[in-house]
Formats: sequence, C-alpha cells, structure tokens
Amino acid sequence: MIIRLEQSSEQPLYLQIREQVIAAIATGELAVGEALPSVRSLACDLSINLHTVNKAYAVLRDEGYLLMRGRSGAFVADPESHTMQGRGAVEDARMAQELYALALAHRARGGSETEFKDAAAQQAVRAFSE
Amino acid sequence: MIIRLEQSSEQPLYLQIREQVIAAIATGELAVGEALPSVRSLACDLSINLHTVNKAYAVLRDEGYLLMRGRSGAFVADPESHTMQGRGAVEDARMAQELYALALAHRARGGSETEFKDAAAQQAVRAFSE
DNA sequence: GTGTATTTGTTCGTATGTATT
DNA sequence: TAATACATACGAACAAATACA
Repeated sequence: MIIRLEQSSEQPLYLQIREQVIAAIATGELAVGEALPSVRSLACDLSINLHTVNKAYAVLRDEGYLLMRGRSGAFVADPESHTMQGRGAVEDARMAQELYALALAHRARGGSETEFKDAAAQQAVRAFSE
Repeated sequence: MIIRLEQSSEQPLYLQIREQVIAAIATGELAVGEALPSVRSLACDLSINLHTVNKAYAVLRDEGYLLMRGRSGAFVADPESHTMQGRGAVEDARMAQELYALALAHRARGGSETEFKDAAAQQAVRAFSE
C-alpha cells in the first residue's frame, strides 16, 4: 500500500492517511482480513511520528474499517460481519447528512438539483471503476 | 433567520453557523442582497462571543456566499455575479472531491455504486424541495 | 453643524483543546 | 511523557459609522 502525504495541506496528516487507507480498501488494494503495516513501519516509511499513524488507525477502527488486535496489528474489517453492521449503518447515516449538506451548499451557489445528481453520479462512477 | 447551536457538538460553533446560513440561502429564507444580523446581535441571540459569529461570516465571505462591507454589515451575495463565478467554481471542485471521497468510503463499507447514487439523489430531492 | 450616545467591525490578549513531534 | 504549534472560543478595549437632540 502506497501512501502519499502532503505536509503543506490544510488537512491533518492522520486524516490524509485515513482517506488513503479507505481508498485502498474500496479498490481492493487492501483485501478483507489483510494486515496493514505496523504503526512503526508505516510511520518510518512516511517519515512521521508513530503517534500520527496510530491516531489514523484508531479513527479507522472507530469507524469500523479496521480491527486492531493489540500487538498483532491492524486488519481490514469484513463489512459483512455482524459486529460491523451497526457501525456501517452509523457511517451511512453520516454520509446521508454530508450529502444533504453538500446539496444545500450547491443550491445556495445557484446550482440545480439535476446538476448535483449528475455530479454525484459522476464521482460514483469514478470511485467504483477500479 | 433562526439558528440553533449545539454546544456539545463535535462540530465547531462557527461551522454550525456557516452550515445553517448556507441552508437559509439555499431555501430562499435569506434572499440575494438581504442583510444578515450584525455579528453582535446574532452573538447575543446565540449567547456566544461575537468573534465566533465574525469568523463564521468571514468563512462564508471567503467561500463566496456573503459580501461584507465593513461596518455596514454582511449581505447575501449574488451567485450570478461575475465576481462570484470564480469562487463558485472553486467550491464546485471541492464538492466533487467530497463526493468522490464519500463514494470511496461507501464502497469500502461494502456498498454498491447504485446505492450511493440513490442516496445522493434522495438527499438532493430533500435539499431542493423547499 | 455640534456633541453625545449607540452600534458597528477590528485589534489585542488569554485560556483551552488538538495535532504532531 | 513532555513540548511545540495551531485551532477554537472568549473578554476587554478600540475606532469608525450612525442616530438624534
């Protein structure tokens, strides 16, 4: 798994890691059950502190994307697992809220309902094509 | 314009204000050219500091939703105005990025492309129906 | 016009929490 | 754990604009 960080970005490093891990899971680059690099090794690869990687992993665990088994490391969680269904529902609700806020902002900028639907569909195609 | 803040929310107060002002502009509750309450009066209504309201207004100005004319107050900007077209384009690009990230996260949770499109369409209908 | 009081956004400093090393 | 840098939110004081007698 290759992660690229932008130190000058406004987005915190741990959120950049989170986003790219999610992208890797989505595209299948990281398979269900697969182990992620250790906090230490990834931090070393990225030339950042291990606390920062640890925070990213902790957030991903809280959101249901990862399972962390103490010293044996972090693994990609199975979305079908019963223990994860609840968290997936919470994230789906958060997604709906986000989509609503984006649609409202688009309307406030003078955009149309169709424009928003088209933009969403376009990004969906992008995200699901490999 | 009625704004409700949740002090215990994880979301900063100034972003809660931003979101609700955008919603008011989107639904037409705030018309183009209309004046917003002064930072002081709104801060007093909400029982928060004027700096927090001022920051919310400043962000909305930077994003192109408001025009601020010194001490004469803040006004709803016209999205059709040529000076605002550029900012609208920037926000549209940011929206596309956001949609892409949401779609990827949905896929990582085991969701389908159609599910995402449907969710987006549903929230679009919600946002554009009054 | 003049003087005063009120209202406005801005500038300064401070306290607390978060991000990162 | 400790230390640094930034973000969030607050309070006091300021100077420009406005209202009004």
